[in-house]
Amino acid sequence: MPRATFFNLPADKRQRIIEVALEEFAERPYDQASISRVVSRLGIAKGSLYQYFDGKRELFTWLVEEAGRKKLEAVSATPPPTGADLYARLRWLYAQGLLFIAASPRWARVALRSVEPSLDPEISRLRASSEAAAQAFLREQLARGQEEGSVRGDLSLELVVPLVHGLLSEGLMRAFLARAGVTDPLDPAAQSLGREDALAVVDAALSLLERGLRRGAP
Amino acid sequence: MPRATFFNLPADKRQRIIEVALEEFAERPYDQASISRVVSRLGIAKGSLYQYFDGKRELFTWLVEEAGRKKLEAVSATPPPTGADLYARLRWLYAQGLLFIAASPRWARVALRSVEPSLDPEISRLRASSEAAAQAFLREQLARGQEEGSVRGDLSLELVVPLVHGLLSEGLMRAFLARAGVTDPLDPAAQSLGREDALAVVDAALSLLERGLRRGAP
DNA sequence: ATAGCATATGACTACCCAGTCACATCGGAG
DNA sequence: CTCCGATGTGACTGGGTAGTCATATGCTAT
Repeated sequence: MPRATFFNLPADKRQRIIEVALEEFAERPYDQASISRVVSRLGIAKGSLYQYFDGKRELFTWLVEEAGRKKLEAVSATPPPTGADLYARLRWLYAQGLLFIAASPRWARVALRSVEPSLDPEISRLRASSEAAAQAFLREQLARGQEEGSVRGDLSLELVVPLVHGLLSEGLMRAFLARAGVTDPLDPAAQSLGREDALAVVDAALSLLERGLRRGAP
Repeated sequence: MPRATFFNLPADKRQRIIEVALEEFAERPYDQASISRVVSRLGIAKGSLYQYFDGKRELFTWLVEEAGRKKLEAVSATPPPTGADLYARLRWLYAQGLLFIAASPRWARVALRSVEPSLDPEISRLRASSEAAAQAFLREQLARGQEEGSVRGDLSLELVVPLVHGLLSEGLMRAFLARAGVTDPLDPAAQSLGREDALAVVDAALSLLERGLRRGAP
């Protein structure tokens, strides 16, 4: 979505623009992020930024797409477990997700911004489609699980999908960050979070999901 | 938190001010809610509103407190089940919560606004304390459950509390609203949600929580 | 009737924002 | 050396915001 001009820029300048814009859109929700602040931090004229991107929306959506690409790349770095059941697959997947947050908190934060509400109608559409995609993915996984027999059939997916989504998105994130005594991935204290934290949290979450809160072992 | 002047107002005028302010703060997050819009919708001068409330913060925090009172009142209307175990207690509690959302979506929305982030430091403190209170409450419930033997002891509450919070806050809400094909409690289509929906969703959530996703019956 | 207090007003200050555009500068091709 | 397209600029437009305050009006008690 950037204009051609943006890609003609010297790599270091382009990189700096990305970094500053990323920081702005990571720290504030779309409606409160400010192009004026970005250009003033960069020390360039506002008109220049408008040569690189058609507007605030384009800059944001490009950052979100870029964040998605980086996340996909990071998650694909480790190969998924083959032949494993639903719970093992989800364990692997969400562990990768948490590690991405720990490794690239600003990119992860921007990716999360894409499911936040906004007053801008176009951004709202982006939000709706991101949210729908996430739930559709989870639904597919759980449907596969039902076929495998690893997911009980007495609860409709219409109900289960959003519930599990709450557990594995907001819940998992909160549990992960709580390990560092923090509620925001951008908090400097969150840097102390590592692989062990991610695995501990994901193990607990999936054990809870699979077996429930009453009994550990079946 | 309102000034004395506010309570001296004729009841109908006061009521109308509450309604319009409620609508504004229900529809938009704190930072984007606008005092200017409130007064213009009310058709009164901005100075007048500042005679009733010291500022935007005071108006918002008062609405949040008021929402809390109304929610408590609504929840207390039905007596809690006595002698029931953790899951039955939570089932009752969260069903009441969903019914409050269905009955008073704007008040419920404002209550939820209190756990949204804001750039205003004072509002951020309110957010932190609301969030902490919610988790502390859940922690107490789960600790009681562990004593009763209805909650497995192999998972630390530090991990379980935020996970369950994700399931029973965001997850439950999403599942409830999804029944009306909606993602926002203020959406007019959400008015079709009733007691049966609340009970169905809460039953699914608590069954999932208690027994897990793999098997229904123990 | 008048004094004095409570209430109502809206123009005003001092900020912030996205986006535009006429103009300036640069750098390479001819 | 000159031209021209690409790049850079920042003042400007038109909009929004929270909060203030001198002034005006209503209302009540003497």
